[in-house]
Amino acid sequence: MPAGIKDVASAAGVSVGTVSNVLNRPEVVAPATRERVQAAIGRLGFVRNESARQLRAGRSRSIGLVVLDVANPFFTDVAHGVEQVADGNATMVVLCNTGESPDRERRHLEMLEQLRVLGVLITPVDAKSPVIEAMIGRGMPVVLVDRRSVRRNRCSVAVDDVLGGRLAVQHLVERGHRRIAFVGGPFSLPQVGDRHAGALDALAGSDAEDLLVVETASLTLPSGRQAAADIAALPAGRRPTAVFCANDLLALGVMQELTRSGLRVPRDIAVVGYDDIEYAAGAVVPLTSVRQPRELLGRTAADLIFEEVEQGSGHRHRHVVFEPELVVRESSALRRRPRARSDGPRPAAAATAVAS
Amino acid sequence: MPAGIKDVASAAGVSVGTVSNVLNRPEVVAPATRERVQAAIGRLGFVRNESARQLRAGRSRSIGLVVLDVANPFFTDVAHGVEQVADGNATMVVLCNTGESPDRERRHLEMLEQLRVLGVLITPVDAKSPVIEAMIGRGMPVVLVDRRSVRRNRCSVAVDDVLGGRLAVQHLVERGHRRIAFVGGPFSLPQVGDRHAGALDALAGSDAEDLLVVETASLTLPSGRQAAADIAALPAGRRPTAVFCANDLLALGVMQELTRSGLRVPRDIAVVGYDDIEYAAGAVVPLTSVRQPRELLGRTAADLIFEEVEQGSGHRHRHVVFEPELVVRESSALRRRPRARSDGPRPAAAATAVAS
DNA sequence: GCAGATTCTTGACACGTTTCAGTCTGGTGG
DNA sequence: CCACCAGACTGAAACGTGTCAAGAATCTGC
Repeated sequence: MPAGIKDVASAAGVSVGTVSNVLNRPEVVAPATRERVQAAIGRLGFVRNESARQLRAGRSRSIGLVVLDVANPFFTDVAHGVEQVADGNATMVVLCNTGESPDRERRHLEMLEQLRVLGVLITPVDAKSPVIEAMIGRGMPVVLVDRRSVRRNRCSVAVDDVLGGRLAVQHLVERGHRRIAFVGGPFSLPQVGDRHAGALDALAGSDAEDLLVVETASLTLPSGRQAAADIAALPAGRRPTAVFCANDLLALGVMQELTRSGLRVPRDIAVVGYDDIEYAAGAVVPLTSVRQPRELLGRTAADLIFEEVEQGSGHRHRHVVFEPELVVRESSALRRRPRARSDGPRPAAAATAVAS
Repeated sequence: MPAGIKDVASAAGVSVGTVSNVLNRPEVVAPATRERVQAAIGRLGFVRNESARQLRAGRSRSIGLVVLDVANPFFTDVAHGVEQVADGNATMVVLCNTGESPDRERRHLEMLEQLRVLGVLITPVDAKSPVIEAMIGRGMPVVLVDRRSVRRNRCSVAVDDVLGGRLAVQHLVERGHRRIAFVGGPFSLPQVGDRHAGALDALAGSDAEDLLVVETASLTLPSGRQAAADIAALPAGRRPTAVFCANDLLALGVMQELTRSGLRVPRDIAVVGYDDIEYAAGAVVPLTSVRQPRELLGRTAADLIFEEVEQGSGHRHRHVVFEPELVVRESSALRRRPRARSDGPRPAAAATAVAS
């Protein structure tokens, strides 16, 4: 039904080859002809058929981005970074949401492969998925996002979560806290495990008590409230004076429930979160949090994909690890002087690359 | 480079037609042959070429969803609803982000049209964009999302923002407030204008004072803080006892700054937001807000697109308007019983009330 | 064992585009 | 006047798939 290049050609009284040239290499066709063709295009409302172009070219002009949850600010920021790079390469981003379902992940990957995308950026539900493995085997460039690659046959970009956990707890120790709790779970998530490990690291060299671990079922607000209720129920002598939460949603839930229980943040209990989501700074007591270079993560992942696409088989896979950064706000202010706000300029994120 | 249907055919010792049948109508091919072909497919790692299929079929199996901001929870929920319906129709959703830039919108729409998507769901940057008009003229089904259609040549789904504004302010009036402020802007956004109009409606039949309008530059946290600073600076006698904000981000900013200024929510000033984003319930003082049926909005928009695709030219455009719903929480609690916080200490930041 | 029915397979064409080897035209230098 | 050239345009092939009419093989009933 819609007009094709052929209709344009006959309307303008030229051959299809000439129309194609007007579209792709306008400089090789005489100005008069060019105008005639362009007029016909406008008159007929001609729109190029991308499928035919791709079929002919053998590959598409798009990349796939597969994330666990589009509603998560972490991933929307990553997506934004990816988009910037894709834009610069005249490439479309096909954003897919798995909702942590392996089945949806599989279906999306199949679709992307059928679309012949140039490459796939993915935060996999399960890092050792055979579906991804098979796709790589068929020659599809893949970059792991926010996961460190277990295998050597792909690139990856990630943030050092162990370091992040260490930064958070070091900060609390420096502020004088000796009884510190870790709130997070489930421990099957690599992030939770790593941040917890970092917290232990930080305590190892100090004179603080052992880390009190409050395991949660998920990384959500309600889980945070539940954990805070448990903490508030402890006798004052055994109650921690500071809490490090595995993400900001937990921390917000913790703060809410602590306040409801009559405990003041940071005066009675200091709180540190992780992710530095937009609402962390906007909480009634602005939240100290560990910030990850999210857009940079996305940009780097996209850069790696385009690098691999260009270099082809000569490509050597790289594993980029970024360093997170602690953003200190009121929720961990000194217990003596509750109002010391340092939201100052931040150093550029540092990256260490490991080639394989 | 990748294996095609032809390679599979020769590997399995059959014709291409048979391979195609195995893929699309397995029941018409003999079990033995079918297995032989499937084995060849597995062995060669054959993946269908979606471009070729689309070219042949004349249309794709995907729809476009164009939103103003993927990071906005409103749109991620809408997208989730769209996805559900698309899933049921074996259709992909191509999610595009305009960031409110007309230029990016134009580029995305061109790309979607070239991809021959079945239809486009869009919250346009500018409701009367000629680009969209032209696209509709070429026969592309379009559904306006969160906008009421000015013209009759397309479907639309929206939420009644005037009603939402009325609900919010009616609630405040019923709670006994007589001096009420509206915080929002810019007024060029239809949402802001409609919610403001609803607020005026609600006041019209009451004995309350005129609405105090605090116009903001945007619908963000910092704008909310700024507005709250202006409000807090008013002499107590002229200061509103309740604030209705055009969205939740503004409301969170307002609450934060009011608290910082020593005014308590809801005891000194009640606050009502709009959107009921996840963090509205999670604020330290849970926010009363107007909830929109976001997923339903997305599902309905997708339903309309598929309806139009099926019915073709026999389709009659429809305009669906949903009703929002007020979710009452603590931020607008009655002024007599501020908070059942038995003997708990008061928040540090609210130690002194500003009197005049 | 045969006509006819049924089941299975084949092969060519079409989809809309890009590419490329040619053809045609008019002009230039010898 | 001829040979040559550059510039402008043409026409057909190819990309990988789905469809469909027609052919081949097998089965059914007698």
